[in-house]
Amino acid sequence: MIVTLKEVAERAGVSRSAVSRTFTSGASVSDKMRRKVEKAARELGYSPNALASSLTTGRTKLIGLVSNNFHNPIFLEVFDLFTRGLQDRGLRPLLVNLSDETDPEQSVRMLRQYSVDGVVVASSTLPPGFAKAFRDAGVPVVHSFGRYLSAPQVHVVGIDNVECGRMAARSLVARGYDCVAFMGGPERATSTQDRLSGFMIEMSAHPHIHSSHSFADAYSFDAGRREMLRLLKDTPAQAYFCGDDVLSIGALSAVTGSGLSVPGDIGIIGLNDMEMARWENINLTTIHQPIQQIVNSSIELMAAMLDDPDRLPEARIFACSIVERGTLRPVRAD
Amino acid sequence: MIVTLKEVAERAGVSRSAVSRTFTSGASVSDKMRRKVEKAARELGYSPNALASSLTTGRTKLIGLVSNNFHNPIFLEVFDLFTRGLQDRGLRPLLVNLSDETDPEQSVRMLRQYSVDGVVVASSTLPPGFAKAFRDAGVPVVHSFGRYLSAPQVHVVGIDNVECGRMAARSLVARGYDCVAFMGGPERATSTQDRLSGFMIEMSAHPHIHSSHSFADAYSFDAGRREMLRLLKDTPAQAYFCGDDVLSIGALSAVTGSGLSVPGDIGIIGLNDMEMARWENINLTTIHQPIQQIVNSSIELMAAMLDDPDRLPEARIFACSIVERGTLRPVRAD
DNA sequence: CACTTTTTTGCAACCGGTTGCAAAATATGA
DNA sequence: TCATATTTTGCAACCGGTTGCAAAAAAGTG
Repeated sequence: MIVTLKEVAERAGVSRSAVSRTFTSGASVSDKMRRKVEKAARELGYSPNALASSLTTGRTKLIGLVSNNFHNPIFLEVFDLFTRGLQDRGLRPLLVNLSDETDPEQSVRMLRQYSVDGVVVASSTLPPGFAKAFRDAGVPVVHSFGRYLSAPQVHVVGIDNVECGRMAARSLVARGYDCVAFMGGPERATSTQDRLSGFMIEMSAHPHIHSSHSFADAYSFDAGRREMLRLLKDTPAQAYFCGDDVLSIGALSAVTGSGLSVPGDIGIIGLNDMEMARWENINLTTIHQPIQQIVNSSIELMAAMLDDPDRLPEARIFACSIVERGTLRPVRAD
Repeated sequence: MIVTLKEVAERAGVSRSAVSRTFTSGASVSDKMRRKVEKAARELGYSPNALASSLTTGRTKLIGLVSNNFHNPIFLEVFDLFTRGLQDRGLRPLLVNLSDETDPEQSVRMLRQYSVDGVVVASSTLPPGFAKAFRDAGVPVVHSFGRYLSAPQVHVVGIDNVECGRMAARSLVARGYDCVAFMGGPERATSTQDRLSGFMIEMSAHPHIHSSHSFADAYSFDAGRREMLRLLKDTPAQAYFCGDDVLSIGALSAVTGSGLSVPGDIGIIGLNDMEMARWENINLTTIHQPIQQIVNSSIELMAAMLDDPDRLPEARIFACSIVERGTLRPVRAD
């Protein structure tokens, strides 16, 4: 069933090298030769074996796409953008789901076995050390949606989560809430930690405003809903900065389901600006994260690293902005 | 940087075959030899090159995972299940996004170049001919969420969309609506066609009930919302069977956004039972599609085909059931 | 036309592994 | 202990390609 280069060579009555060359751009082949080979190849239905050639060229065009965020709808968009972007450059995403994997070493080994040319870690919850394991193994790596460090050890593309936390806090302050809280995602996620820290820094400048925080155990609707239901049993804050949109929507459901109104009784601001946030029946005020730019920039960076593997680690941070919708009360006039 | 089998052999002072054998399960190696080789391998940090070995073994353990549904959140769940299930069997998903690809031949060629052992087409919108192109190329293929045919030409795993259409129609009839409609997904999608046809068949047994249909141009929130807004401008039906949950939610948003109530003024029933459907602020009555079973069965079938490529095409169809929530009025007592 | 320069082609070695086969080593039995 | 059966090991060819090098062919020059 499978047609090899040798068979094409025999049919065309030329050497194997000649066939190889007609399928390698930039090789020296005469027009006559090319036509002969292409004819034979067409007749036989030949197409070159990318993996065999990778043996000698040292490039597979395979890119590991590693993530553990398979429950946050925003990542469907992320995967869409990554796969299309990589495909457009002739690269092939080998998807790795780390949802329940404990040992990073294992996925490093696996991706090395498949000789991936590079790895994109697309996750806001994996620790920075994870991406480093690839770098240490000599595999070009970009951590998308990763933690911003001023002296990055691997390439990072994302947002400044600390600044987002501050932004959210400032916006709650500006609206005159005097009891606010941060409802984070999983406590161990760097994105949660950074958003909290920014939130606290900003709030510490307003000691008269009461602020607190708690964590949901995943970036998911259910986790957000559960955590908000728990908070509602006690004395809830007037407004919450939720760790991300899907958490916000879960929280929203808990609040309205408990007979309270948003933003009347409780205000909510999210982060991400996922497609759903603008649905009429959700209409979430949130901080917009420029996903498309982050993904495109990651891909561009990856491509650059394939050309120059020794490129120094770089952090590319994109600005976020607040999208005003209907889940926070208006800014006070005073 | 990369360590080869030869280097391990030299360090251990044995032949290359010996090294190869220690890393091949079921090969004949003495314990002494194994220990020697493993020691050398560990010291050198060797791990075998899966692609090089695929050259002689003829198996890459690579599985093409082809889809064009990157805007329907239910597919995030599908990808999660597929990637985990494949990984658990030592298979590696090579993700192919067909969203804007016109030519099926091209992806067939690409996947053959990468010597995938098999292809899973995970899509409810691609035509059956697409999967067939892989079979014709001699690549084992399973079409998940594909069209059910009584004499299938490729392996199909999914639901009976015609029956789902009937089920939806019956449930609307039972609730005493006397003007109903089907709001489908993209007209060319086989799932849309089949759901519509089931719906019509059932309604034709109730000529006194007025029924009609129209199509949204994608399985997406926006498309559903747009289409419902269009329908509302004229004289809308009393209840709609929407092509899928995400369309339903879009429609829901259009209805409530227009000041009408659900299910008071307009009833809606969806299909899929995606996670979101049970969110309190959506609470969608819908037909449950057993995604997990479909995915697991697809993987199982793929594994079986890898063992026996000549296995005859088979259709595995799973039953669906209605999940009653809050977007249809109660069944009439009479 | 003969001679030099440039392009095209084929040879053969190599990429990193696997595997059939026969020789070497070890185990078994009398 | 020796002859035989069994297991382990290495050799060498192969998987499907690529590529440096030198020979062959084509093109350019006087």
